[in-house]
Parts: sequence; C-alpha cells; structure tokens
Amino acid sequence: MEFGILDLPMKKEPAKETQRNGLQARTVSLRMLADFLKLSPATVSVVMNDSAAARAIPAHTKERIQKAARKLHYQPNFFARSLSMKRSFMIGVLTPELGDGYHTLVLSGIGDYLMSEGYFYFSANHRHKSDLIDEYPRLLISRGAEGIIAVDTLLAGRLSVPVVAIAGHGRIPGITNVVLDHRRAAELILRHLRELGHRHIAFMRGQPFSSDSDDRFGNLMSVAREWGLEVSQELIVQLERDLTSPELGYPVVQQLLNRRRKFTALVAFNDMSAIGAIRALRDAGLSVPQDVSVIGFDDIQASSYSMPRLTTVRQPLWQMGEIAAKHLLQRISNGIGCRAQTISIAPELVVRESTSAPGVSTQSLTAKRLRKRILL
Amino acid sequence: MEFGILDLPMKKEPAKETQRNGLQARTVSLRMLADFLKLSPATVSVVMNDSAAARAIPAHTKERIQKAARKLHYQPNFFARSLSMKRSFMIGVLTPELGDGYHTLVLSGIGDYLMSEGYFYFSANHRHKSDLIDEYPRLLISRGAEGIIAVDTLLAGRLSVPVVAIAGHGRIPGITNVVLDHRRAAELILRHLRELGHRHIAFMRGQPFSSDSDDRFGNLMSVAREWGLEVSQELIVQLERDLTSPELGYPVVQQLLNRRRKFTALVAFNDMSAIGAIRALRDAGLSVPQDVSVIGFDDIQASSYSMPRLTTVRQPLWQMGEIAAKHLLQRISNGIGCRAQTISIAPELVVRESTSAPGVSTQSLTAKRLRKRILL
DNA sequence: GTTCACTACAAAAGCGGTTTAGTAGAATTG
DNA sequence: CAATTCTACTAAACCGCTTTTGTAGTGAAC
Repeated sequence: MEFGILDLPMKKEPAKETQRNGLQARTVSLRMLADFLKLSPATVSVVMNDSAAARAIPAHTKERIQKAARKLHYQPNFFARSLSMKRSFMIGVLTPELGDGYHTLVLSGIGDYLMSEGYFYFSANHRHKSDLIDEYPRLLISRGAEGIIAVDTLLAGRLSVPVVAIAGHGRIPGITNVVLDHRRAAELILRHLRELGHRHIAFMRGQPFSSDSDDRFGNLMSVAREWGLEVSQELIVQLERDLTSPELGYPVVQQLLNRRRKFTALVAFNDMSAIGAIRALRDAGLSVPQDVSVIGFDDIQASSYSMPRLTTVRQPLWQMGEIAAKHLLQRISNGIGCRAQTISIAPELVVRESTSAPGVSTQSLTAKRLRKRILL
Repeated sequence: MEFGILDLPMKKEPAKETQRNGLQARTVSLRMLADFLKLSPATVSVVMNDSAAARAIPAHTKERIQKAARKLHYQPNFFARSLSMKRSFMIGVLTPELGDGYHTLVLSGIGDYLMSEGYFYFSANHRHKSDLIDEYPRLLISRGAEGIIAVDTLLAGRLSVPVVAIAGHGRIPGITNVVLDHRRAAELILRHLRELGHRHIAFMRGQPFSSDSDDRFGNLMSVAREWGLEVSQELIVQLERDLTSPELGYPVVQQLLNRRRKFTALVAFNDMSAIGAIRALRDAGLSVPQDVSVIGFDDIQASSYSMPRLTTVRQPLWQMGEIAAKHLLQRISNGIGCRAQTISIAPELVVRESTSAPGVSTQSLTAKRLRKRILL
C-alpha cells in the first residue's frame, strides 16, 4: 500500500489472490451459480429467497436451482444482502460489563430470543464511563445495528434506531423500558421482615451509577413510611465502589457496625453485596440470620449456594432479556410509529436461610466463642 | 409481500418511505457528501480513508472534506464498506453458554481486546448440542465473521476462516489452541495436598462434554502415579449433569459419601462443583476443611466469597481470552499461512480456607451435634 | 386473427462504498 | 516550444445481492 507507484509494473493477478484474504477463500457467488445453471442471477435470487416473484417459476426449475445451490455450497453474501435490503438482522447490546450473574442472565434471554428470530447481537461494555455510554450506541449503530438494548444503562439522548432499555430509569421519550416493579419488591421485602418481627432494619443503598439504585431505595423508603416502619438515617449505608464481587458489600457493613446502632435485619442492594455483607457480619462475630437477617436482591445463581442460602427478591432476568428483545424486534418491524412504553415485571420473594425472626439465637458473643472452639 | 400484484397500481414513492424503515432514517451517503462538496465520491472516499491516493490531495481540500463530513454527520455505510473491502472486522465466538463466571471472564478478555483493535464479536451458545456445534460456526461465518474463537468447545472439522480455541482439546490441525498447562495444575494441587499431609484424596472428574475434563483428570492421575500417591477407584466420582450452578457438585459428593471410604481431601472439577461439594459435605455433618479439604479450579469470583473461602487453581481467564483474540487477529491479517500452534498458560495455586491439614478437627459427629444446638 | 393474459425468464438499476485507470491543466524540463 | 511530469481530481468498474421492469413465447378469448 505504501508503494502504490511501484505496484504498477507488476500484474495484478497474483496480488489479488494473496492480498484479498479477507473472507472465504473461494466462495461461490450468485453470479457463478447463475452461470452454472445458465440462468440469470435475478431468477436464482428470486428462487433462493422464495420471494413473491417466485410464483412464476415452475417447480422443476426451482428444484434445479436448489439442488445446484446445495451442490456448490452457495452461501449468499451477508453484506451484499444487507446492503441491498437495508436490513442487518443485528442488534446492539449495551451493558456496563459482563462481570456478574445479572448481566449474563439478561444476555442469555436476549440472545436466545434473537437467535430464534434469526438475529444476532453484538455487545459493548461501557464500565459506567460516560464518554463510552455516549460513544458506543453510535458505534453499534454505525456497525449496522437495527436496534439497541441498553442493560442497566442510563442513555443520554435519542438515537436513530429503536431502543429498549432494561432497568433503565431514565424515562427518555421514545425508549421502551423493561423494569422491575420496585414498589412491589419493596413491599415483599418489608412485609417479610415485618412478619418476622424486625423493627430495626438497616438499608444498603446502591451506587449512584447503577440505574436501579434510586428506584429500589426510594420505594423501600416510601413503603416503610406508609407502613409506619421507622427508618433511622444511622442505619443507611451507601455503596460506592464499582465492583461486581461480594467485596462490594463488605466495607459498608463494617461502617454500619461502627455506628453501634442496633439492627436485626439488613436489606442489601443486591445478592453480591449481601454475600459480602454476611461475611462482614460473620467476621465481626455476628451470625446470620440469628443476630442479623440479611436479604438480597436479584437471585443470582450464587445466592442459593451461599452460606447461609440467601433470602432474596428474584428478578426474572432471563425473561426480562427475552421480553426486551421481543419488544425491540416488534418496534423494528412496525417502524418508528410503534409507541414506547414501560413494561413492568413482577418480582418474587425467595425465602431461604438468611432471614429469621430476630433474637432467636443465644448471645452472639457466646456463639462466636463456642464456634471458635469447636470448629477452628 | 403477499400481494405483489396488487401493489403495482400504487406508485412506489410513499411505500419506499414507510417500508424501507430498516436502518437509519435519513442518512447521508458518500454520494451526497460529494455532491455537497462538488467533488467526486472517489476523492471524498480517498480522503476519508486517508488511503495512499490521498497524498495527491492538497491539505485545504482535505480539510474542507473533513469539515463537511462532520457537519453532515457522515457515517460510512458499514455494509457497503464490508462488501467492497471484503473485511467485516467481526469475529464469531462460540461458547457452550453464558452461565457462569468462566465464560464471562473469557468473553471480557476477548471483547476488550477486539474492541481496542476495532473489531466486534458476536456469540452463539450451543449448550453442548452437537448439531448446534456443527451449525453455528457456519452460521457465524455466513454472517461475515472473519475468524472464530471457540471457547470450551470441541469443534468438528476445519472451517474456511482462522480459528482459535480456548480450552479446546481437539488438536484439530489448523486450529490454534489456548490451553491451561494442566500438568502444572495437577502438580500444584497434589503438592499442596501432599504437603498438608493428605493421603486419602477423592477426585471429581468433569463431564464428558467439557473439553477440559480429560486433560485435567488425566494429568492428576499421572502426577499422582509418578509421585507414588495411590488413588482409589472408589474415591473417583464423575460429573454428569449439564449445569453451571453449584448443584453440579452436590449429588456426586453424596454418592462418594455413600461408598463409605475414608477421604480427607477432595479435588473438585471446578469452583462451582466445589461449592456444591462443600454444601453436600456440610449437609452430611462434615466440616470443611476440618474433616475434608476441598480444592476447586478456575478461581471464579464466587470462590473467594464462598464459605469457607475456596482454595483453588486460578486460570487467568481474562488473559486467555485476550491472548486468543490477539492470535486470531494475527492469523487473520497474516493470511492462512500463519502456523497453528498450542499456547500454554500457566495456572496459579490460590490457597484460601477450604484446605488444611487433615484430622485437625474434633470428631465430626460431635461437631455436628454441637453446631446444631448452638446455631439453629 | 388480433387482443389479452399468462408463463418463464432476463436486463438493468440500484444499495453505498473502494479502487483502478484515466485526464485536463499547470509546471518543469530539455 | 514540444515533451514530460505533477497536481488535483474524475469516471467507471466492481463488490454480490435484491428488485423493478421488460419481454419473448404460448394458449385462450372474442
């Protein structure tokens, strides 16, 4: 490429072979197939796609074409097709990262549905960087995405293709939003804890960049208020770090304990932070759920195998992905006229071992000492 | 589409607007940009790509073009570009599923590297179904993938594009294979257990469809033999189920316990199964590591937060993804001439809490009874 | 025995770029 | 001053497909 002029003397035939190594080695085109059949590309195309005009082609010709296509392993060139039809059958997915069970499940739901409809997706992880949140949607669109699904991501502005958000609490006009019913989730959590008899409940608030944080926390607070459960400011801690490991919940619980305020239950932001919280409580000599009940959120795979098994609010993540994908394809095929909407998903309380009535255990310090003696 | 004939009477203009809703609403093409500038598309193209011929274009014209491109938000059409250049800057990734931390980490490594090189990937999950393992690579290629990365997947035959496998133990000619050094891993595991004083070691063998199973197990056995550690057939269990949750390891440990053969350590197939195994042991009244040491494999995120924290062999999964992507791009740009090879990755032992010297604890039954009384 | 509809295709115009091969005019050279 | 080289572009082919439009030939209708 650098020696454009020097190239001129040599003939181009050999270069073509070695330089054009891009895609398939020697691929048969529609043209070749047509030549082989002594038919025009138009006829072959029409038959291969079984388009309206194919009604005019007699069955024996169709068969002849099909057979030849199989024999020569004809594969239509995807890019030529996309260029001509202005359809890519690709959609772009925007996620913060691939780190934990949450996004993975959502992606599976999205991917499975898309695949069943002949679509593929490609994804970009923005890691909460706002410049990337701006840039990636454009990038995905410039790569031919017919639509975008934004998972747990606050999009900035409108885009030129249909967009569906999962847990995107921006209420941007024109974006269909698949969200959990956080009001209901808050009710489930607080009813459960109230029924167990908890009066001193601590809360963990999600990171500011997580799009669920405000909704989840806000609803907990308003339900608590409505039900007359008092919430002490001293019992609220705020997650800050950008982690997807349980480490997330560890330091804030230490912080909480340092405040020396009594609490018998802790509502974690999600399962990961709940698992970290449990460890922090244990490391401080408290047992779960005897001294403190802990409730998570999401119901990721790990939560049913943590010690103790985690009581949590299940988000049907796989289904949320599927629903988002389904709506996106709908909006794509119905044109832009299709109304944006909010789709609310019902959460479900999964009661396992990390919650119980308060004060059931013996004095925690005693328990700790005994455990030490016996187990270690 | 069904009413092709009825369409004819109506003029096509309005239909064009509403039906061709595929991609961008009103996008500027190279042609439009060129018309606007009163230049030919060729000149604009050459400048936009800064290709060799651009040397002949004076700076002020270049600037004029760049400015206009920005002003009109010109975005070259990806498909037209791909069609012409025979390059898609896309690669296909084949994974069993997205379920656990393993694949997710690998994918992150792949994705980050590809993105930094201007590539995207799209993935397909075959769930160990052999027909899909056959079909999907073709599908990915027909979608324009310039290369394929197969994660934990035994590919059937050769493909028409470069392929890199991660943990693909097929030794298919022409496929570059990124694999963990399982010999070294086996040494790390067995040295650790031997140094702790374990003589009765149980082993969990991976599912037949997992491409790591044989290599991992085989090396453990041969190292054990070489070092004079005897391995009882009674202490080997085989994973069968196709799960990515800890549930995987639960039943096989029950099976193992039913055989009533003494063992003080268990080498699990991976972290997930190790976590399930620990639960099974606990449920049977045994404590980890006091009664049984358990060692995992992979070092997924969950393992450092399980109870007890898992001792495990770390696979640098993120890096393995990155390395695979890097080699794939190399093979793509160097043409098919580039040699396939095996790239061996060094594992690392991460000692945490789930292993200790055997027989340190009190009688397990006593411990169990006591714990019951105190904690439950 | 035209007209007409229908059958079975083919020609050609895109889609939106890249790239090769020119070319008009200015500058340089012999 | 004619020949040559540069400069600054343009024309046109091409990538491989879809789709619209056209058309030669045939059988039926009036």
